[in-house]
Amino acid sequence: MDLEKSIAALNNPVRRRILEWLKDRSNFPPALPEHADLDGVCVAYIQEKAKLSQSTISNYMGQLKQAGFVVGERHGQWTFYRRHEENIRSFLAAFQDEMLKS
Amino acid sequence: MDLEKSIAALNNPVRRRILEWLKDRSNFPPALPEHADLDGVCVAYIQEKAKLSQSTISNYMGQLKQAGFVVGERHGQWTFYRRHEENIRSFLAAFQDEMLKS
DNA sequence: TCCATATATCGAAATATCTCGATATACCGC
DNA sequence: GCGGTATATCGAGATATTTCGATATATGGA
Repeated sequence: MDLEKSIAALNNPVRRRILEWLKDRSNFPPALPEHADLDGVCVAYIQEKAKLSQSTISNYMGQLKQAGFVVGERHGQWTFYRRHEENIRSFLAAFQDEMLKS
Repeated sequence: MDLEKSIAALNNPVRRRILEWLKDRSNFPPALPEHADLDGVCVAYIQEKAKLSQSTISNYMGQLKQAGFVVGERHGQWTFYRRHEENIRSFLAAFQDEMLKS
C-alpha cells in the first residue's frame, strides 16, 4: 500500500468520478447477455461516460489498478474493471491515520 | 470545502509531513520566551525541518492554508501556523463519503 | 488465416507543479 | 526614518501530468 501513489491516483476529478460510478453498475449501459454473469464494467463504457479518449481511460484505469482501487479482469477481448472495496477501505484507514493519529 | 484543492494540497509528501509535524509542537525547537503563550510554529522552524527554501515553505503553507488544513496567525514579524483540526476532520469525512457512500 | 473489435502502450504537445533565488512587504527596535 | 529580521510574492527553469492520435497486442469469429 503506497500512500503516495494512491493519493496521486485520486488527485484527478475524472479518476475519482470513475471510482464513484463503479459503485453502481447501473451507472453504465447494461452488460451484453454473454457478460451478464460477470462483475465490472468494460473500458469502452467507462470511456463513453467520461468522454475522454480510449487511451486516456485505459491509462486512468491502469493508474487506479496500480493504486489498488480497482481490479481488472480480462474476459475475451474485454477487460472488466470493478472496485476493490477492501483496498479502498484500507487506504482510507491509513490516510486517516496519517492525518489524525498522534 | 473544495475537495479538489484539498486533495491537491495533500498530493505532496512534504506538505503531508508538515501536517504531521504540526500535530506536536515538540517536533520543533522551543518557542522564544516572548512567544511561549502562542500556539503554532513559525515558518523558519518548518523550513529548517523540511530542508527546503524559505519561499517554497511559505508557498506550501499558503497552499495548506487555502485548503483549510492550517491557520496562520501573524504576531509581529512572525506567522505562526497550526493545524485546523476541525477542517481536517471534515475534509476526511467528505472524502470518505465520496469514496464509499452509495 | 484474415478481419474486426477491445484494450494497452507509445510518443508528443499542452499544461501544471515543484522549487529555487531574487525581490517585495511587513514589522520591530534604535 | 533606517537597518535588520521574518515572511510573502514574483519569475523562471526543471520536471511531472494530462490528454491525444497512432500504433501494437490480444482475442474471437468467418
